[in-house]
Amino acid sequence: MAIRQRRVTITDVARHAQVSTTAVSKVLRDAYGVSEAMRLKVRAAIDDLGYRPHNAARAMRGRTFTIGVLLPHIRNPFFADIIDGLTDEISAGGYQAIMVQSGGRDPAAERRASDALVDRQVDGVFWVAPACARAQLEQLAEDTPLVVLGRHDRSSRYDCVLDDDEVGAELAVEHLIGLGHRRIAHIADSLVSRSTALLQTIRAATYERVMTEHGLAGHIAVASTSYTEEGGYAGTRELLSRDPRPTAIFAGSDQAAFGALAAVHEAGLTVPGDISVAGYDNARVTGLAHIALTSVDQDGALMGRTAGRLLLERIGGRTAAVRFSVTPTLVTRRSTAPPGPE
Amino acid sequence: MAIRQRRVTITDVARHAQVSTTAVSKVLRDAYGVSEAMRLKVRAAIDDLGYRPHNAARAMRGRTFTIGVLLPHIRNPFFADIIDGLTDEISAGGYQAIMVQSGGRDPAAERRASDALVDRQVDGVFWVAPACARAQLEQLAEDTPLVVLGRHDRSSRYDCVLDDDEVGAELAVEHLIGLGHRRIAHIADSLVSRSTALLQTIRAATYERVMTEHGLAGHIAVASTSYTEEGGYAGTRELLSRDPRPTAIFAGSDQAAFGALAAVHEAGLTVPGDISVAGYDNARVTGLAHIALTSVDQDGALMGRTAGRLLLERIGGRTAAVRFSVTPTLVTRRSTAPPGPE
DNA sequence: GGCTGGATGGGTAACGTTACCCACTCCTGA
DNA sequence: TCAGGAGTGGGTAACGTTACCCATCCAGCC
Repeated sequence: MAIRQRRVTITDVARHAQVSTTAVSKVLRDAYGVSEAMRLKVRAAIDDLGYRPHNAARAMRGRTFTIGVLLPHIRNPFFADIIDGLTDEISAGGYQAIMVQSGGRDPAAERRASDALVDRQVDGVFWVAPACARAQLEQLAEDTPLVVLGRHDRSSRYDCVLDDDEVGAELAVEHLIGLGHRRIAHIADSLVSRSTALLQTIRAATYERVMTEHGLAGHIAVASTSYTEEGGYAGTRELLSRDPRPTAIFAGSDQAAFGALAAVHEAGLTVPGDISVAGYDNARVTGLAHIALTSVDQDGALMGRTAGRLLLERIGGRTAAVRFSVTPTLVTRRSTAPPGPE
Repeated sequence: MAIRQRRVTITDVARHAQVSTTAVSKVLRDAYGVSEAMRLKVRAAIDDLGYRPHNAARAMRGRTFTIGVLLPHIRNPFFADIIDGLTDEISAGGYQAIMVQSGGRDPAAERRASDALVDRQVDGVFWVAPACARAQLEQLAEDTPLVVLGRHDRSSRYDCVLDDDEVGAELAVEHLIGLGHRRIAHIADSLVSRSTALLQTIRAATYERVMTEHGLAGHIAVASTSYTEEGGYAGTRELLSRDPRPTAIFAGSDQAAFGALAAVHEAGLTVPGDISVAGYDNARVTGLAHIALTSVDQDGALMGRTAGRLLLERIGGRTAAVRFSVTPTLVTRRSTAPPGPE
């Protein structure tokens, strides 16, 4: 390894500005008790020396100005929308987001990822779609400001940002029914078994409820795989092999819908001629003309921005729990149409 | 903020195991000079107390067991393949990857992102597709083990992982020419102006070279936008407005190709009937049947794994620079076909 | 018997920053 | 005139870990 030249420290800055390290620290943190003259003098010294605070040292005593983000996986394009919003919101305050993949399905891996952030002393955690037990979230929230995205359980310890998945799923299923479909299948995530608070569970349950309410209980068909392209693909293959096969598929996520489109196509069927497909998330790619997927929109950027704001508030001292719910809308595109004649 | 209960520290472990903190530290680091009995005793105490090392404190003295990953943006699905490979490789050694978005185009933002990792005292940096000046990389490499993905400049200070973009671009363009196309356009990234070592530059230059070699210099048509969906979309709209319009488009990345497909579709043209489209990266989505994009494959997972291995080696003490080059292959799918009759 | 050296364990001073206190100077109002 | 407080600056002890060094023990050898 190359020889590391010594970093410029707060002591160097203090010496150069002819003040105490305490004074420099105060300027850095915008703390109370600093005159304008002092501020200018210190800032000048910082610029002169090219000083940057050493984050690890900060972490030993106070803040790190770091937000930890836990994502199941970066492959999901919808997460990119969310992160854009988050970054927007927190970067003004000098905060930096660091992202870690949680894996999403393996509880041990998920726990390791969350520990990794805590051990790195982040000031707050933004956890997207956690699959763990609620108790684990509560426990984490005791140590660190926490905002959770996409879970419906209520907690007094952390904030929740979510879309109303019941409304969203209803929109999608009602849309398909409205087009005249009866054999509407659903691609679910097998994590539904873990908790009723998971968005996956709610979307699946709502699908069944709406079907039942329209007298279509007999046509309920669920492939329980995962909210990924592979999951959508495998689930759709399974659904297509049933007899009679469905005329429409409501995939629980856009990624799964992508896999569904592929499977339909591969089976020599057309969308929406033979099968209509609807997704959920309205990630930006789904709007592209060659894909044109009907999807439930839940403004990821807004959710990300809100999560950022809530985290900053919590870091600032708020303890009361907040719940921010977005009402989704349906964006109709070319992947859904009335069923063909039988 | 909730009252944080004091963390379990190395001192607690030492007291519980009735040994010194030094001994515990040695066990944690697998350092020399620890008997088997000591090891067992300390491990038992660690388990009893549920101790986890405090990373920030570690960072003050030694390693953090953290690899910092700089990505232009998480939206690019190809990066997911790379990260999967990296994670695979480093997690065995107890390392954790943390990701930061570099923005990719704004030099100041990119610099901030790289600083953020250095300030967080990562043991090594894996920088995907940096757009900054080579000097900045060299400087970073002086302080921190560095592996760069996707740049062609040689350095004695850091390792490079790349695919042979000249071969890749050649494969794509030759393929289109072989199909009978003459008016083949290219969607480039406007960053090409910054350095001849950027993969964008090489792909664009190779396109022009191959066209020229086949006597098609007069048909060279480049839309210089960016390697994103928006870029591909805007670039393609521009290309389609030319007269005569191209019969094939070689997009410099799959994401750009996605945008291109959308624009072609929106113009009421078909792929590959009216226009053939080829991409680059062969991210997993491109293989899905409803997309079926012809693309240049460069085994992202292998590149990620290799990057991880090289970083661990560097952290372990290697100083000689390594250059790992993957030879790309062409994966032909339904988005390319011979041109229609004029 | 004394010397050497490997194996093992521990003591201690950093690492760079901030929280917590205290000191000093003015100014205000009784 | 003086107490009290606001405004400003600094001294110092942590935070949890590890690098570096030293102490001890014991086997093996001259």
